[in-house]
Amino acid sequence: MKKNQQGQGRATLRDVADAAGVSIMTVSNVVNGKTARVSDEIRLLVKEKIKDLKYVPHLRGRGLRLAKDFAIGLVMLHPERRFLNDPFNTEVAAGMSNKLAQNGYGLLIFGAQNSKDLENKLPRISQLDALAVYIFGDTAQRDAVYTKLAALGLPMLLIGDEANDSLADASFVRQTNEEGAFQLAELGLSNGARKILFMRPDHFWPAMAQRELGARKAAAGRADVETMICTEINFQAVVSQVKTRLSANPPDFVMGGNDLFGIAATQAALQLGFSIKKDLMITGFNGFAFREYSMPLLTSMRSPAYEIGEAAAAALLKRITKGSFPGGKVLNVEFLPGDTCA
Amino acid sequence: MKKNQQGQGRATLRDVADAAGVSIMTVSNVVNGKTARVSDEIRLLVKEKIKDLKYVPHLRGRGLRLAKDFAIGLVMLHPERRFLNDPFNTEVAAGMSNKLAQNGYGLLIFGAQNSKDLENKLPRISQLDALAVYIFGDTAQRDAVYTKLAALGLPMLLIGDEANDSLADASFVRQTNEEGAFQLAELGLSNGARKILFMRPDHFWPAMAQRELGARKAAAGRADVETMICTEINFQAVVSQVKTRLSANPPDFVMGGNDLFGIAATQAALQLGFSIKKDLMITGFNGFAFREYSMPLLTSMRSPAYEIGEAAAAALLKRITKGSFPGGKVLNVEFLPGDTCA
DNA sequence: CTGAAAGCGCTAACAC
DNA sequence: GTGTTAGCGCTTTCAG
Repeated sequence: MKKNQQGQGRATLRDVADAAGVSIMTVSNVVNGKTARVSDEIRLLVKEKIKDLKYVPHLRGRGLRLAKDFAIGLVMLHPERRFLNDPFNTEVAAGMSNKLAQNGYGLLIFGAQNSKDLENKLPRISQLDALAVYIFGDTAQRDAVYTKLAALGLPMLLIGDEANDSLADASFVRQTNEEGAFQLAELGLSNGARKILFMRPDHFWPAMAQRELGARKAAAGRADVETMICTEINFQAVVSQVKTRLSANPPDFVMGGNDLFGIAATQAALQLGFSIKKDLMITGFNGFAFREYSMPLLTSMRSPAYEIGEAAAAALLKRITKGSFPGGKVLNVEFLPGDTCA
Repeated sequence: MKKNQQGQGRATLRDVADAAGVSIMTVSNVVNGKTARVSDEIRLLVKEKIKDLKYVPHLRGRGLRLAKDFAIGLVMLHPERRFLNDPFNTEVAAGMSNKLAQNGYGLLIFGAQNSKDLENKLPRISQLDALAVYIFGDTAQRDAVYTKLAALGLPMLLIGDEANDSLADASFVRQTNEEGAFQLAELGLSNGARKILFMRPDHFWPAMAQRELGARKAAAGRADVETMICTEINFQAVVSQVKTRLSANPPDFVMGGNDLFGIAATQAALQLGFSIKKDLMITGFNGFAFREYSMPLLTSMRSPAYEIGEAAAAALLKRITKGSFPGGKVLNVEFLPGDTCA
């Protein structure tokens, strides 16, 4: 029966309790659906007052008591400052955000360009309930970051990677990169490809490595595979790099590690007067919206990035509410026909 | 001198206080830099213990006491479920996230497809310190959403819109859409354009309206302007809509309300055998990365979306820490030369 | 079935 | 300069 400050500021449990003439605990029980502990009559009365006062539980108070934040972090270590420029990241974020919001959780997004940059954000990150992490770099670099993040003691879900045994409280969600690339390579091979050029960026990325591996497995004993590493600074730079490579030693099949590379190869081929599909087959990987902006339409593989985000959120939610992670999940990529290959 | 639970769980003020043999308040004062109230000797000792115990202030406790969350929301009402597919949204989010993280704040992202969808997320949204909102729809629709959001009592920053007088605690950040479109139109007009076709999506968007207005102002008395409304369901559908329109009644200048429309027009023109730039000039708007994937390169206008995100975050931070919003901010778009117009 | 007490971690206000 | 008190809003525990 303290300062029942109706009207000013948000209503609290105490406001509702006073209005209903019951104790604060009874209101709490009603709010949390502990129906067995409250009589129907009182329950209805309390519910009415809750509506009247527009009472919404304060996450701060509840969080302090329960040691929870109702917020999950998505940490992306990506060489670009505009880390969200990559549609893969973006779709993962959208999928997570939507899924979490449905469950009353919020998604906090943290981009870092390198390990040191990440350091500064650790104090804020450490206050969350759990983390989804999407980290670029080679195995050693990624493991170093995972270890550092794991030290925060938060449940962690790895995106696009497999959970290492050294990570105690972790799981993962990834997609079938190797299988997808295998399938694309098979398509080219069955249409006569004998000299394959695989294009990938100059920074390491597990997905890229898996795609290259898939291509090489398919080609083993049937075709040569060479890898071209492109500095991804800007699109036009990639186009001229490919152009040079195509004129010097022309392959019959260019496999872009992602659609950007496939599109760059398409433009290079066009500029050099190659007959695409006949002289030179081209494929990409990912199948995000911008793929359609390039002509002829790039043959590609759709990455279920949005679904990966949803699955990541679901796994994290399960870990938080049920106490344990589900096993790692692998989502399938899907063939996207186009006009640049067979 | 209670349970000094060193080792298990995160350290608290009490742990540090016990370790240093001082009171909890002294530690708090050190942590918060209230240096005038603590002797140098003690300050150093406490700082050492803080490092030893890896103490990080718990935002939950601090937040409860101070009625703060150290988190800001970005609410986007966008017809697409994958709301982050729009690079504009994405860059705004990245800019905000980076800027906020530098200041120890987190960014929570909420996408909603319509007003009802938003309703479900309100309870979670209401727990934040402030909101940036980016809402599509006509003036009435946007105002309705602003009003609903304003009822939460949170400081609000409007993105891509001007703050309405009816909004008590609000500011805005937008870009010079009208001026940019005026400039693009002028370019076409000075190169002989007399029949302009302006393409925009079937849902309303303030930025679009401003761009159309800019084009019409430039053309007034010098050229005809017609508007074509496209159902933006998918890219190929837009291409065929333009194709039909171009053959039926060919303009000499197509102004795309954004790059997607400009690129669609480019592909349509190519398929119809128009000579781009000579028979038909084309421009777009936004200048995000994917613009380069289309050939010939679209003449366009760069939108400073990332910078808008940074400015939005800065304004919100000022409001939260200093108590008042800065005035609205208008950022300039920037001409991007290309090969589709003059 | 209902309520009173205790305390999550922190800081403003006020003693000493 | 330093410490004590009170309490932000909530839920677990335990009496009634």
